[in-house]
Amino acid sequence: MSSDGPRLRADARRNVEGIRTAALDVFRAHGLNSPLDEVARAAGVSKGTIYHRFGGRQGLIDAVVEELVAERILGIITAVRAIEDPVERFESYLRQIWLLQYDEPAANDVLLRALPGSEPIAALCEHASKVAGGFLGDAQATGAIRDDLTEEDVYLLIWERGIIARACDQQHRDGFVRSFEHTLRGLRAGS
Amino acid sequence: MSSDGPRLRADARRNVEGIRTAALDVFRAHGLNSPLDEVARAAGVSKGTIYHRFGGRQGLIDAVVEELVAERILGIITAVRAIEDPVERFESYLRQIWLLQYDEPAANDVLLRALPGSEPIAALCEHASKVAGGFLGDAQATGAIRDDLTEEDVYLLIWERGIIARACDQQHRDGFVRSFEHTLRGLRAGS
DNA sequence: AGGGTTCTTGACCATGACGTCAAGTAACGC
DNA sequence: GCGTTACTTGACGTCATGGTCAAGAACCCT
Repeated sequence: MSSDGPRLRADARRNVEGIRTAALDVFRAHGLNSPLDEVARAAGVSKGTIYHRFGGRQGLIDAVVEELVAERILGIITAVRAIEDPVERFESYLRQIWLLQYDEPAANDVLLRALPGSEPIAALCEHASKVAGGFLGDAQATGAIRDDLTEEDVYLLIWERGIIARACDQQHRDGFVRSFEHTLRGLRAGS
Repeated sequence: MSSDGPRLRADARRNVEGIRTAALDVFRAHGLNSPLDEVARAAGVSKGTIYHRFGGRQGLIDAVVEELVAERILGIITAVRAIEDPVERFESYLRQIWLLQYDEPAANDVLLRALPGSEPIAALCEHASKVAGGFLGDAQATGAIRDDLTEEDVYLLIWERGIIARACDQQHRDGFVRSFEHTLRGLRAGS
């Protein structure tokens, strides 16, 4: 997990770790678009060092995204898989993803695909979409979920919620939930 | 409609008109947060003149908001009032407002209450909310719309759609519609 | 310990926005 | 026409961001 070629000098290694940690904190709190100066300050280094070590925001994100987000998303998938009823499984998946988007701005940024050109992120999104598609199919097979719903619709719903979550700015959590429950009801067959 | 005290010099009057016109164009195209330089350029005037004549963005907005937005919103209210079926009236109101938000960034900004401290705008929003509340009540009385829905919920739905519309950036109109139809279905009773 | 190399720093440039004001320009009244 | 006054200009100051780089500091090896 930590073999990047030549071996760094002691201070450099220390800084890389410090920056990673700071980035985790800052990104978790304010999303992946936080000013890099803030990360630098939190790490007790200068901005230049981040550019030097990680090549800019994209590199920094790549370096922390796994720890920051992947496990949360994969955790949801795993947890939801255990639900037997396909409809409940599908709805639960959406609920959990939506809440994650609300609670973790960084996860939200990832799901919104707001980060062009990062391979691990793209892969993660791809996977999540496939999984969602599976859940959707199973749920539709029971007849309880509208069958004109597509995988793309599901992604759209997630995207929209993400945009909303981003604008909410840590308030109104119950309004957020209340409102996505309306949408969820609208996905059921026979309205 | 045009008696603001002392009477302006000819060039000033010309400029005020030009700026108003330019502001209508620019605001219509890019919303009420467009850079004032852009308005100035469109009016063939320098930025300073806008500040001089209108006192800044807020004043400029106040000067055009009526023509820009009020009539659209009031038009929708009037049109929708003519619908007899209360449920259809309520749903139609939401649809039209949502489309307006999508199509006119400026109207959206107004409905999002993104402009603090402008009296005419506040009044307009107030009025729209009251009207929406009325439509909601009538629709609920028929039993076809969930009765746990509040006027505040309706405002929330409008707010959320506005946020989404703002992020859409002139694409995906059908996705936008498709998705709000889901929400609309979720507002109906008995799901 | 000291020389050579790796790292870090923070001042610097750029962009794009808001808002101000002294100085220049144009209209008006006589 | 011409002086007076109203009006406009655009350069300037400010702030917040992204990003770079020469010069100085820290480290590591011998």
